[in-house]
Amino acid sequence: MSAWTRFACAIRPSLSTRPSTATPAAAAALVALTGRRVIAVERVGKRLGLRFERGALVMHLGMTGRWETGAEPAHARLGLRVGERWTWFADARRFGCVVPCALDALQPALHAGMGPDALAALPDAEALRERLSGRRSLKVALLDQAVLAGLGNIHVVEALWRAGLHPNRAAGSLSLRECARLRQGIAEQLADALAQLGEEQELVYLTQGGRNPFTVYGREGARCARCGEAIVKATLAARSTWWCPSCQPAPYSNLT
DNA sequence: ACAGATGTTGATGT
DNA sequence: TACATCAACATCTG
Repeated sequence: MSAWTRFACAIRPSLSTRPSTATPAAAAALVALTGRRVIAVERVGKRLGLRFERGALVMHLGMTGRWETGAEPAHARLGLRVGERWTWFADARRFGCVVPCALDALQPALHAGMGPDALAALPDAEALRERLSGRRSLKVALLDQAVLAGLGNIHVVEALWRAGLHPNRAAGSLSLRECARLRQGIAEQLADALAQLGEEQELVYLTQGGRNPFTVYGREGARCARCGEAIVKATLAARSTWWCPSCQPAPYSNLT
């Protein structure tokens, strides 16, 4: 296989949500991958790694980034030609990025600041409890990629509902039993999400609207699927958050 | 039509 | 320390 570049505007000197325009060195590093074979594709949390014979790419999809094959999609930022097939990095909001790096820098770049991967290395209840020390909210802790790598707003919201834990619980206040529930909630949420990926319902919902495939996310006012109570919504940790006030009891009496 | 919200996350400010 | 806010941007909803 070989790779060939077409656009370089998403190429950045480092993993960053900040678009930058002047990256001639990074663009040159990408061009230098032309003709190199792809050896492996790796993932740690939300970071992706593309390992070439010589050199590598670290990538983050941001909010709207995606890889597509076939015809050039809208908002194509980068095109790689592998054989006769084009693979496109499309990213409407341009928070995603592609960062060339040296081969021996790929693993450090993928793992820097990252906790264990939520899908590949989900800690057991005890280890989870240790990682969740502190008084900050459970939701903030779970969104912290250094605590657990790979969960974003949706999966945290859904996993907390599955576990029956209020997002505003202090992270360090969970009992071992609650950590076991949380672990199972995360595992089941990710397993279900992966199973649904084949149908692309989540992606379609988020990018094109349509039926909401989630249990509580985006469902304020709807009945909880478990107890029938009305789902509530609030902004926590600066992110939209939904939960069932009955299944996920609040840590303080003044919070719903 | 327009205001507001949206899957990310690092930098700033209080 | 721990928060909220903002900044990048395009698109969709109410």
